[in-house]
Amino acid sequence: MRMTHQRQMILDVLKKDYQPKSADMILHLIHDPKLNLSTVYRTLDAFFNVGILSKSTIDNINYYYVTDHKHHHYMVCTQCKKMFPIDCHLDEIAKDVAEKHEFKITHHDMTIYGICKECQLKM
Amino acid sequence: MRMTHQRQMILDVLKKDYQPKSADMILHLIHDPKLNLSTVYRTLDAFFNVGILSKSTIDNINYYYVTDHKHHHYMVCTQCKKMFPIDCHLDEIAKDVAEKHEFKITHHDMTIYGICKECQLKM
DNA sequence: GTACATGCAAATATTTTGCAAAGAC
DNA sequence: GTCTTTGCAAAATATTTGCATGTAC
Repeated sequence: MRMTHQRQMILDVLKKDYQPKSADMILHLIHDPKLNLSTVYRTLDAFFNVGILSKSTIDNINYYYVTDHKHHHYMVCTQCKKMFPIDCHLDEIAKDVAEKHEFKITHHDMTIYGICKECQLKM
Repeated sequence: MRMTHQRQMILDVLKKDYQPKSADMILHLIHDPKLNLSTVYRTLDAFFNVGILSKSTIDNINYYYVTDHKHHHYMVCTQCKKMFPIDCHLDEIAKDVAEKHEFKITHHDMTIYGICKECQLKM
């Protein structure tokens, strides 16, 4: 897997604040006109397959975020779409079930949906 | 919320085996030519909003399944797409985090991806 | 130099929507 | 009878793909 300028830019943006981002968000955050949306999609998919990125789908849009060692997930506000990181406590649970079914886990995704403090006040 | 013939058919199909199903799968399982795909989508969305159904997204396709009291999630095989139900152990974890952030949880989703026993043998 | 990555444009596929007709309560 | 739901067809939108060109190693 080659590290190109485009791939580096995409990774940099995702590492800037570790907030999950869609392909479109990434394209707009990187102003470079040399970057194409297809490339963003292809890069995100490639990184995801290698394990560098994790993915969550919200309202049929895929959001990607850096998979760090302290593996975590997100709690997302369905109003303002802001995401709050939460630690992952799933590894033991998942491992047990997987062993029972002889299922080879590649990755997992967890998302909690709700309304954040700010949006609750606005209602 | 009115219980129409279409809605009843959709719910019946989902309750038949409790396996997650996409709108398209549901349409094909119900042979009735009087059922339209739009209706399936609208019904699934309506049921989801009321809480009767839960949803998981795999490869950009939404799968819906009946939300039962013994709340559970799925472990999905990325090869054959078969899904294995697993119990949910998340409620306490989620509650703690939510309280800390004053986040009002509406629902959550968890999916474990991997390769099932059968597909491993085929490789 | 070669194999992989990108840009561009066009295609895919799922999901959504507007509106008139039908149906539930 | 009223208000919700449906069917149909058309639109919206995220994502994918083919192919020629460019670029990392």
